[in-house]
Amino acid sequence: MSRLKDKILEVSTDLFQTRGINSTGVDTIVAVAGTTKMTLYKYFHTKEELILEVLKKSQSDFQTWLDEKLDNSSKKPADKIQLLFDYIEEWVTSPSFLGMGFIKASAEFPNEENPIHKLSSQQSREFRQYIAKLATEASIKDADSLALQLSLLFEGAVQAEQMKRGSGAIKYAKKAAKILIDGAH
Amino acid sequence: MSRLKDKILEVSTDLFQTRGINSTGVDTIVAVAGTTKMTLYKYFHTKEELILEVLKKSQSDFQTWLDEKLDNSSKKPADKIQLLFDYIEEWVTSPSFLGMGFIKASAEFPNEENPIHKLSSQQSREFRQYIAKLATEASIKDADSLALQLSLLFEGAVQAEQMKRGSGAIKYAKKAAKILIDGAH
DNA sequence: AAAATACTATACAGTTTTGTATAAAATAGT
DNA sequence: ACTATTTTATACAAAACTGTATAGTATTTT
Repeated sequence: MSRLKDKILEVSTDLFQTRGINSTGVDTIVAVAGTTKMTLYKYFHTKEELILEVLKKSQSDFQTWLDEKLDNSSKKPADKIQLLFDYIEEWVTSPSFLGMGFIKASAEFPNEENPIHKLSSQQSREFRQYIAKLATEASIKDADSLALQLSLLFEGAVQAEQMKRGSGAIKYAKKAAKILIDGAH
Repeated sequence: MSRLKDKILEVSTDLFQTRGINSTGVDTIVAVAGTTKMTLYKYFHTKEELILEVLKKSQSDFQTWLDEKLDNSSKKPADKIQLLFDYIEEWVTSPSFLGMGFIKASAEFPNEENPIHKLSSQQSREFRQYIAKLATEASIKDADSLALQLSLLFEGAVQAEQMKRGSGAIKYAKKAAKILIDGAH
């Protein structure tokens, strides 16, 4: 993969999060990335394609990071579901946290037929299934139900943190999650 | 207040929710409202001012509706906090539900210095305080803590419903809310 | 060294954006 | 009926937007 393609993806991710997707023009992206529109359109045929790739990479990076964290902390399935919100807190409170891609994207492209909205919706569903897998492996009886409840806390906390950085909302999500997990065993 | 001003507000609310705020031009708004830009700019000096008024009216309408529902159902404070999510479910599952204004607006205007973002953030905080008031009146000990947890479930469920209509997420939010409320007494 | 590829620089087409100027028409108040 | 206000119709300015055409410069690859 090209160095410039990566740079464009990296810069776009940052600008989309800090200024909004529709409010960020390709001229701004190439200026910050230190390249030209010709190069951008060589790697991404349209702006929509760029947005989709940004979303895919953001989610992939997050999932990889989280998976590795959980694997390195404990191999016992019962521990992982408990540790989940600890690492989400670490992620959300990190200075580099700018928001969750698919949450913002789905708000900017509210039409359910829009490819960007579709991808966002799919990513949200996949993350919920990831939590459900953790819950299932932890031998929780109604794993899908708990996973959905935890995903609501997660998205709510991310939303709160996007609105007001340092809100501390994730601390309350953690407390609520603990109650729900303990009650589900 | 003018008939056309109301019509512009009404049409804008709908278009902002269904197409996005930045993706909706004033030309589209006046065309759907059946008027002209001159009239729009007579009542709203800038598009930003229009957006702010749309947000204020949306939130005010929601709060008024919810408050009346709670007042008509029970006068006992202990009941109200329990009924809260029942009415939120009614609101979210109504065919006319298109989303929560301040959640989408804060995503489209991520900069915390932006007036639209500031108003969204304020509305989110005020709704949380409204829940906290209900919890306090219901004699719940750590009312603020519970209110924040419930607000995360609320915003998470709305977010889920915005992504996929008919997701049923609010049912799970209700279940989780019941557990948290029962545990907080 | 020659050829192929990657990248830049610049200009521009075509559309869309917010906001305004100007003049005519409709409506309401007295 | 006359006046004042509201609303429309239309045109336009100025900027920003996505995407492309063209021509030249670097950089790799063979």
